[in-house]
Parts: sequence; structure tokens; C-alpha cells
Amino acid sequence: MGKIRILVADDHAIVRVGLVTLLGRVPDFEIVGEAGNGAVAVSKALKLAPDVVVLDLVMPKMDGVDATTALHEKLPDTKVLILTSFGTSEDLSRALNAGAVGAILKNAANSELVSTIRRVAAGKRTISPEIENMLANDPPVPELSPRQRDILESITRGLTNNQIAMQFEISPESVKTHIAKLFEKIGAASRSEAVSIALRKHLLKI
Amino acid sequence: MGKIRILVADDHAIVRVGLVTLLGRVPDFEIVGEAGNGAVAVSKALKLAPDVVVLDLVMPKMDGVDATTALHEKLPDTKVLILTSFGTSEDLSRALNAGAVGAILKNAANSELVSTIRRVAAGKRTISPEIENMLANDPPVPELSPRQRDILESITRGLTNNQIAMQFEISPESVKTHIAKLFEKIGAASRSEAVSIALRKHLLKI
DNA sequence: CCGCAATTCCCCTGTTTGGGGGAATAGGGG
DNA sequence: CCCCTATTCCCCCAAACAGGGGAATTGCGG
Repeated sequence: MGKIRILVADDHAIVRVGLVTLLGRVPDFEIVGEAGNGAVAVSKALKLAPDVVVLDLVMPKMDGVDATTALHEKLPDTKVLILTSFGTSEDLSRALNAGAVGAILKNAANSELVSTIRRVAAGKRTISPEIENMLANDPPVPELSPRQRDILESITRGLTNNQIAMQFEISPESVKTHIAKLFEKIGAASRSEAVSIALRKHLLKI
Repeated sequence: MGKIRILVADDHAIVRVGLVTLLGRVPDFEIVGEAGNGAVAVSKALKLAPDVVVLDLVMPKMDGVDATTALHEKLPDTKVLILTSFGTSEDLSRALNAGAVGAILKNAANSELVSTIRRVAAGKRTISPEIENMLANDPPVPELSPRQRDILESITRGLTNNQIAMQFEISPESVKTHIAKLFEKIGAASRSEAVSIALRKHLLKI
């Protein structure tokens, strides 16, 4: 009867202490390592081959989504559990598509976290009801094309169509076309609304 | 030689476990209570009269700024330390103006947190260098008037001047005036930039 | 190979915006 | 009492924007 070997990754030392303390009290759990960012999490996971990696979504160096992608590819048997303080449907669905087995909010009760880790270790996809709800009520917008992301980013900085055209060395007409398709994709009727959606849904890495 | 009596308030159980574990290991610290939101923090503080209240900035029921205001008014001898995961200059400066004695980021090293609590307990204003830096490089924008907030909120929802005028039953000309002054205040040149600043700086309670 | 999305460019048109000016009333602070 | 802000409203005008249409190229996936 082996213990469930766990690696925790969170950029906040206090959260790591909390996780280690909490999970360390569970008899069949064993914390095998800690990481303060996604890159360290991946490299430690490669050495330790834990059963479960508990990953924060927002971290410096490498975020939770990219870390999930890397872990899923290199360690298919290691289960990823996303532990996030809020996050949008976009973030969560990207992490789940990247191969995360579970997702839970940081304000979850301690017992819920423990049972979720047990389920995730067993390979059972486990999404907390709050997150399930979020994904259902606020479905993620379709992925943006690179150009659309560029232009959305420029709009967010307050640039005009002509300035954007100059920045990317394309005609203002093309900018207008990109913006029209972008609006349609994200469901915006104006640039202001587009900025609002972009920032609220974390459509940009800012 | 009394111990430093501490109340911790954070909506994440894991963070509270981390704080209790970490601070519990310090001989002259004593955790006298925990709270999961600002309202509970204030009511517990009133009963316990702790030396230091460690307050998260973002919490349900009552946020860190409002809790700081209440604590500063009712318990002038209790020192408030803001413990935030990110936060903007606006949030931090409001908390400090509300009477917080210190502010530190959640990604601070554990030893730094301990020494900061000791300094705060002694009444020494202690702002972590990162936060000091943030306040210096990104000074908070002046407070908005109620009407300006209303209109900024409407702009963020993507409404046009005419729609905003109808919503508040004023003329479109007045809307234009408010927007012009708003732009000047927050340093925006267009509505898109205004939305960007509003959301980034947490100018709206959204 | 065919379709579809992405990317680029063009036309026209009406609406919206932002900047400039001014002005009146009310209210808070020095 | 005077100043400054907030609030409301008015004028004019050039620039920017959104929506409608069309069209060409590339490249990917079925």
C-alpha cells in the first residue's frame, strides 16, 4: 500500500507551508517536493515522478497551463491538479485541455482538497462544483488567431486603427477586418467592450 | 514579556493553515484567532483585541480596505498588516490611508513576514520594498467622483454616449463633459484606454 | 481536391468620438 | 466670501469608428 506522492507548486511560500502542513497530516499522503514556479515544478517532477502535482495557475517563470502541458507530455502517469484562487473559464479550460485531471478553488474546505487529491491520484477527473458552474455559465471564447491577439493587445493599449496599422505595417483596412472578426469571436460590439472582455477573461498575457 | 497576539484573516483556508503553522513556530507569537472574511475579522478583533491583524486585501463580505477602516476606528491600538498576493497602487494606498501600519506581498520569504509582523507590532510602519516600488513607480490616480465612476462603469460595459445619457437621464453633452474630465483624471486618451486603466487599477468594484 | 480560416486589401456610409470653446448651479473648504 | 469641484447643458468640427459589401492569397485539415 504505497503512499500518494505529491509535489506542490505555488509561488507563495505561505501557501506551500499551508499545503505541506495540511497534506502532511494525511497518513497516506507524502509530500515529495515543493516548487515556487512552473519551471521548477516541471524539473522537480521529472526527478521525483510524483503521483500528483498540485499546480497553482498563476506563477512566474512558467504558468500553470504551460506547466500542465509539459507535465502531461513528459510524465503521462503523473496527475495534475489545478489549485487556483479565481481564474477564468479560459484559464481553466486551457489547463483542462492541456491534460489537468482536476481543478479546485483555493477557498475550498481542507477536507475537500484532501478528497480531491485522492480522486485525482486515482485518475478520476474531478472538477469542483464552483468551477464546473463557471465553465457552464461562462463558456470560454474561441481561441484567437495570432494577429487578432496582436490587435486586441494594441486596442487595449488605446491605439487607433491607423496606429495599429503602422505598428504591424499593414493597411488600416486590414486592421478593420481583423477587428470586425475579433469582435464577432469574443462577442464585443465596440472596442471598449473588447478591452473589457479581454482583461476580464485573461485573453492577453498581461 | 507578553507574546505578540495575532489574528489572521484570509478567505483561503490553505493560506490560514500556512500562516498559523508558520507563525505558530515563532516563540513570541501567539495566533489568537482566524477569520475567513473581513466582517468576521472585525468582529473577532473586537472580542480578542489582538496586537496585530494580518489582513488579506481581497476577501468576500468585507474587503481588506473596509476592514482596515473599521479596525482602525474601533481598535486604534491594534496594528493592521496587509498581506496581499498582488494588488494595485490604488488598493494598497487606500489600505495605508485607512490606517494599515504595514503591507507585504504573499510571495515574501517566511522570515521576512515574521520580521515584518514584529516591526508592525511595535508600531513601525513597514512597507515591503516591492510595494514601496509599486507605489513610487505607479502612483495611484486621484479619486473619481460618483458620476465619473458611474460613467466609467458604463463605458466598461461598452455603452455609447447616448446609451449612457439615457441610462442616467442626463444629456449626451453632459456625458461628454464627464468623460473628458474622467480621461484627464486617469490619464486616458480614449475609452479603450480608460477601460484598460479602470480594470487594471481596480477602479471599479467588479 | 475542396472548404475553411487567416491574412491582406479595397469601396462606401452613417454613427460615434474627442477636442475646442463656453456657461450655469450647487456645495465644500479655506 | 472666494475658489474649486461636481454637475448639468450648449455649440462646432475633424477624426475615428463600426458595418455593409467584395476579393485575393496562403495554408491547413478532412
